Amino acid sequence: MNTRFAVAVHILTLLEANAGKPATSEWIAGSVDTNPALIRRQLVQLAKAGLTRSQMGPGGGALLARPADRITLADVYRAVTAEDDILPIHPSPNPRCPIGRNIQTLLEERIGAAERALEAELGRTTIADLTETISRRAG
Amino acid sequence: MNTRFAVAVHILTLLEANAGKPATSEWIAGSVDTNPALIRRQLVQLAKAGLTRSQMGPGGGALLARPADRITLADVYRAVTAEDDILPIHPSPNPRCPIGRNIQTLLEERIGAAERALEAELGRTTIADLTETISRRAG
DNA sequence: ATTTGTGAAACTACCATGGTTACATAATGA
DNA sequence: TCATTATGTAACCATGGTAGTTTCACAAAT
Repeated sequence: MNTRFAVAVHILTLLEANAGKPATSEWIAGSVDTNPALIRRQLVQLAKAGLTRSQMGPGGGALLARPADRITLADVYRAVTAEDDILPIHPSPNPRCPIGRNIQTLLEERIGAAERALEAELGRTTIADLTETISRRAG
Repeated sequence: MNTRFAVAVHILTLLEANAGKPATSEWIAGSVDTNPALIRRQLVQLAKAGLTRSQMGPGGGALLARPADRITLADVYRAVTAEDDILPIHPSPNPRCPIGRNIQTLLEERIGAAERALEAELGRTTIADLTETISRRAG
């Protein structure tokens, strides 16, 4: 999770700011300053997570799948983060050592709790919050 | 932050279990099942963070720099995580777009808060907690 | 039917990481 | 003083993930 999260949030914020009009990957790529195909790949991921939907053909593009005040940063985080992306994979500790044998599951418990705390905090902010703050600061 | 965090915690837990006797990188590598040089690289990082110290020469090795009940997983996390390792770097958004211009700093605020929540949760567990739990489960 | 735009595959380039070897340096003890 | 032990560190390779790019098939609208 590095640039993909930032780009995903950027995309969703753009869609919200676009007020229901389908946004093409090329237009989005213009604001993010990257490649349309890259944006489409991200959009597919976001669509699978139920955050966006896309329409093909002329006048088509991407739309938010639900109101922006019901999409939190935690939703985006989960959409973008591959399973065990944060859960550290320990390279097979020695099973003959009692610590090596037990440390991994124990760590997973604690990291799981920490990640839940992370997501809870991210869940406090919605895409609507972001657009509102930006328009207020820019205004 | 992937395997390095897990390995670092593993190392510190070993040092605590070793009860004040210096542990060589070779011995540690045996339990972690990896290379001594790799362990030494990690130990240097942990020493810079003030969590361990090392003694050269015969009978030397690594020791905890302070009691295990005063080393939290948050300390390890900070020692292992390079600056801006989690902070997503957005690939230069288009400054002509009001959203592209503002999204980055706004996101950094929110992610900063989320990371503080993560560290707060990690801060609730100490290395001493881990060794205690392991010995209880293994016992 | 033409145009517009997504979906998806194939490919390259790049960087971080793990892993490994080798060697200089420091500390200990005989 | 000298051999031994162990860290510190540099150099190097292999691998995997990611961004970036090109290309094309397919779907929808006029």
